[in-house]
Amino acid sequence: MSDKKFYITTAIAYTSRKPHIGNAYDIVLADMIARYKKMMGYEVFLMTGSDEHGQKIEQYANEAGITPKEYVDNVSSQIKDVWNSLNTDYDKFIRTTDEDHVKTVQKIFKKLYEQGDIYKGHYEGKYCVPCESFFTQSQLVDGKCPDCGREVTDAKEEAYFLRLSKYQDKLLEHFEKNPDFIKPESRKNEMINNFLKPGLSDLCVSRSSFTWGIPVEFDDKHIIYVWIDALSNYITGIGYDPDGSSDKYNKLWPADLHVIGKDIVRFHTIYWPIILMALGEPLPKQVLGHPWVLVGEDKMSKSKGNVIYADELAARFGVDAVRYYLLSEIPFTQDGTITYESFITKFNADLANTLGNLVNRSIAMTNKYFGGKVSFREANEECDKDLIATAKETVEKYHRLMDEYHNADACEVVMNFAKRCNKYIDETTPWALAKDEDKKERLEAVLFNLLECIRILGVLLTPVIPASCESIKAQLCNDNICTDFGSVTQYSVGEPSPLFARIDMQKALEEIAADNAKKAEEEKENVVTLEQISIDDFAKIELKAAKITHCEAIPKAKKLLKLTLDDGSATPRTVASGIAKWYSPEDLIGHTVIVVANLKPAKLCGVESQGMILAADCGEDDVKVIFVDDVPKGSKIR
RNA sequence: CGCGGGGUAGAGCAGCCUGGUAGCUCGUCGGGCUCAUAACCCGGAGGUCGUCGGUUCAAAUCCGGCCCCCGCAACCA
Repeated sequence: MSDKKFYITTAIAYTSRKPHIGNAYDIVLADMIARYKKMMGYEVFLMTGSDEHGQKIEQYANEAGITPKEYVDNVSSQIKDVWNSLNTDYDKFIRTTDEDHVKTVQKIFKKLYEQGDIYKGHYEGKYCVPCESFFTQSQLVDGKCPDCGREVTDAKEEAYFLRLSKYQDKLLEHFEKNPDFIKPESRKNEMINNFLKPGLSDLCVSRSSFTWGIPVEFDDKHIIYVWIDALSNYITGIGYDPDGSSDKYNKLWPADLHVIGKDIVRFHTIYWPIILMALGEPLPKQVLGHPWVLVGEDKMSKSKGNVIYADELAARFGVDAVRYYLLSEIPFTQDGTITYESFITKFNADLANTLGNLVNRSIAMTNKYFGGKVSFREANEECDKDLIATAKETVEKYHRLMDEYHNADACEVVMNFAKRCNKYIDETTPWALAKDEDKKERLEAVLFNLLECIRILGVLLTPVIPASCESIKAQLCNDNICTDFGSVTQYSVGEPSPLFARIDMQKALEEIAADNAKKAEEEKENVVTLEQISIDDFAKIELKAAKITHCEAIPKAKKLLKLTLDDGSATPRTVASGIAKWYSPEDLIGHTVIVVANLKPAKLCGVESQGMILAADCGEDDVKVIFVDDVPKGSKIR
């Protein structure tokens, strides 16, 4: 058994903010697989962690007025709290700010540089000054900036590059020789067709425009950009060292499975393997790119106000409710959705009604009719045979599906078995048997069969809902984990206790709505207090009435309209405004609006916006521009 | 033509690769049962499979055009 090792990792979570339930899907899925593999006799090592460098974090920390390290310490511990609230049993939590990780990454970078896989070059291209962006020759439109259409200039920026092109053929060969390298298969085709076949260009692996990252040891103007830093965690976390790795590393590497979201498949199946090839290390055996968890139709985002947090859900409904939802409801290749309604529906139908009630009624009857003690009895009626056959089939299907990580289908198969058990109770009517002393043996056989099936259900569901399965074991007073029907021959069960209390949908939704309202209220109050400003501060804002003379959509932008304003001065003023969803150009021309006149200009989708017009948020998804048509253009507003 | 995913009963999905009776869950309606968490079991109603055309004896399924929705990328100043 001991040589059957299984090293599994999740993507490391980015420490820009507290992870929502979609981010947590990664760890729950990986934890389930890890528990399953353990059950199958593997020695499992599960690693997760947090990705803590980057410009965005530097920026957020600045805004919060703390150091980047303080910022990531805080978010990283939030991530751990969420992971722990989901009963995830990981073996190591790596942080990319860990000292040993930092050191090893520097060594890796140096090694690759010294052997020529990383070279110092120039980020050469055409540069558009107003857009602050580099473009390649092929990206240009008529030789001009594809965003704003202005002239571009030649520009150079010093940077380090990884020679991807050198390993391209080798990687393609690896894909062909290992058809299971990427799962699901559709993602593999995407990688080959979109990236490998057209040819890889070398990857820029350093930055000099910000500082929150691991410094290049031999060139302190540069920091190591995300790729080599974050991806290397999978080996630095288990003791890889270019100068000689630990025993642990030698035992665990290559990883058996990287569990990641579909959005980062490219990095894990192209950049990461090439880094490993360059290091002369074997490649991970498999990469699983799972879909996303959406709220209704949308991606979760704070600005949409539709974020659901896993730990809050777990606190309200229980850990296993959350785990079960994620693992049974999210499809294998397609994005899944979560709403409170669907969550509660699934919970009540599967966990409370089908499974929980089955366990409860079976154990209650065993106590009621036999004082909790029943032994195996021969049972050969049609329904007995069918029940036992279903048990066997379920176990087989379950393994086939779980081995392929089709956990949602596996859950369905197991629940169907639980339904079969409920049906068996109806078919055998134990309460009727109990009334006839002659049928005592038949009754015992029926209850024994039920308990044995429940035991198997508990074993099968352990990777998915571990805590509840512990409870099943405790109620059965039996912890045998063999999935063969009949491997236990007698039971002496304990008192029944409900596994999952039914949720009153309406009540729960009202509570959630009330809580959310309260939270929103608190945030509002916070904002109000925070934003108290003096009259002098207000005086810094120059507001003017301006008449809209022209207005057009910006073709490249979905949300933006380009407005030309006459604010009474000689020069027309151009403003881009994100109101295309609610207004068309005709609705606006001729109206007078209020413009923030001294706002620093910015380019949006290539348009320079010189100010901002005032509009009101009138609800979830409704915005109204404030018209002041009676006010003469150019009037000062205060 | 930037890339990708999708449009199948009131809702959410499977089926499409390998054409041939359209399936599952929730909801709904009717019935049964009373051991159990108002739960469990049985039955019914409800779909011209986005649209137009093509291939075929036969199309949800294969091919082409079109419409719509959703993500990613650029963007709510």
